[in-house]
Amino acid sequence: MTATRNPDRTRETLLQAAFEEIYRHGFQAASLDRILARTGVTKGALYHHFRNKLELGYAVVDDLIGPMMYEAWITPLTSGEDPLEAIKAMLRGAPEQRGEQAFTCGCPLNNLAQEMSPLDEGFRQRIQSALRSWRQGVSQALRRGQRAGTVNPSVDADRAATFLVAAMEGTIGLAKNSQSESVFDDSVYGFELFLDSLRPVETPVS
Amino acid sequence: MTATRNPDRTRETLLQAAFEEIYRHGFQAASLDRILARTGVTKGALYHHFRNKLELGYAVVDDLIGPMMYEAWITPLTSGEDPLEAIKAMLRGAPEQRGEQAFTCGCPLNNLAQEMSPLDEGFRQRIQSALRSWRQGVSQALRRGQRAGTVNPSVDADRAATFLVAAMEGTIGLAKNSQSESVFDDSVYGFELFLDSLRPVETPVS
DNA sequence: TGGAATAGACATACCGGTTGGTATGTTGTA
DNA sequence: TACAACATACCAACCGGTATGTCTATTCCA
Repeated sequence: MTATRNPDRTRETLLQAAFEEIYRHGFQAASLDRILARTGVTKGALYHHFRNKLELGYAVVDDLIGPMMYEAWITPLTSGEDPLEAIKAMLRGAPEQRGEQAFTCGCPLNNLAQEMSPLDEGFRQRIQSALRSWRQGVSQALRRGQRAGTVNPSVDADRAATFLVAAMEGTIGLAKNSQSESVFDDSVYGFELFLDSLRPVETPVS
Repeated sequence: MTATRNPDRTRETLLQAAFEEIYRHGFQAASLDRILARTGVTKGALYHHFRNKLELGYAVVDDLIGPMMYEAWITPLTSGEDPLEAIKAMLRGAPEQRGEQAFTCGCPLNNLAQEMSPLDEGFRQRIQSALRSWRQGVSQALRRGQRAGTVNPSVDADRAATFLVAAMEGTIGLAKNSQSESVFDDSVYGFELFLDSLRPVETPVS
């Protein structure tokens, strides 16, 4: 019936458990023994699939966090003519879509970025490429908005996208510390002010 | 000449070394043995001044990081009639004033916030009160600007201040990952766009 | 004013527990 | 039968923390 050995499933199980362990404790404080205890996988199996703890961490970024973030924050912006409204919708929907975890544990990618970027070049580059994709996705959406007339054409899309990503991570990080939705909502107020300021100026057409 | 025993100086030495260790490795990965090795202080002395590692960490926030942040980001906003310009000046001056460390290691307060807020209530509350002071300082500066006519009076100062702090931390965090000033500058571009959008609307006076 | 008592300020040695990692043996499967 | 996929047992290094002893500056009293 079910195969007694299923390497793909074992690997997936390890990755998922490693993700949650890292998400809660950070990478350095993540314990391999805890991961093994929760999954029932043995240490021999873990070290069969991953060379060491670092490679396990890399795989979590490449195979889980990266795609997860892409789907949540980039895909929704790949179509539509009003990226500003789309971003607003994402902000308002974030608290509901993601669990309460988002307020207490923050953004998995940003957590790793803040912890590991200065310490390990491998982590830094992987996270950097994920963040670059994000910024590019936002930038392209802004340019599409400019072509559609929903975004002020004088705005530098690349730089504005960089600020938007920074403000996003900052907002989530601030809410994570306060552990309440109210700080998140307060920050979103300013966020929407900024988004509105990117609209085209309403010039009376001659 | 120099007193053979100087408890205040010993404590200060420990705090400073602990700050740097925590700044580089995070709190959980900070090693007491490394702190002792770099200072020449012995473990007996450390545990004479601090009950345990956690209390040492708390003291670093209370005695070092808190005041440090207050002086750098709140004091400059306590006077003057144009807070928006003052914030711009702080952003432009940050890269020079602080060393290259700011790009590689980020903001000490935010680092601790992201790592420890979900894990330890003592850290969380200390960091939260520091961030609250920051937001309040920005908010008061904005209100002063509104009274002076340099800030749009229809802006909700509290909420805008929250967003400004979030955007600040987000910008520093993003630059920390990229380890380059260009990403910082790009984000500051959007930051200044937002600050300008808080100006009073130029209505033709009747 | 001197000298003993006291307590703060360290120093040294050690501890159990946990860490990531490895060596070696066994089992299932193509 | 050969090799991937595990399982078990073990290791040295490091972790935060403690027990105990020593030194020294101050206090207190004769």
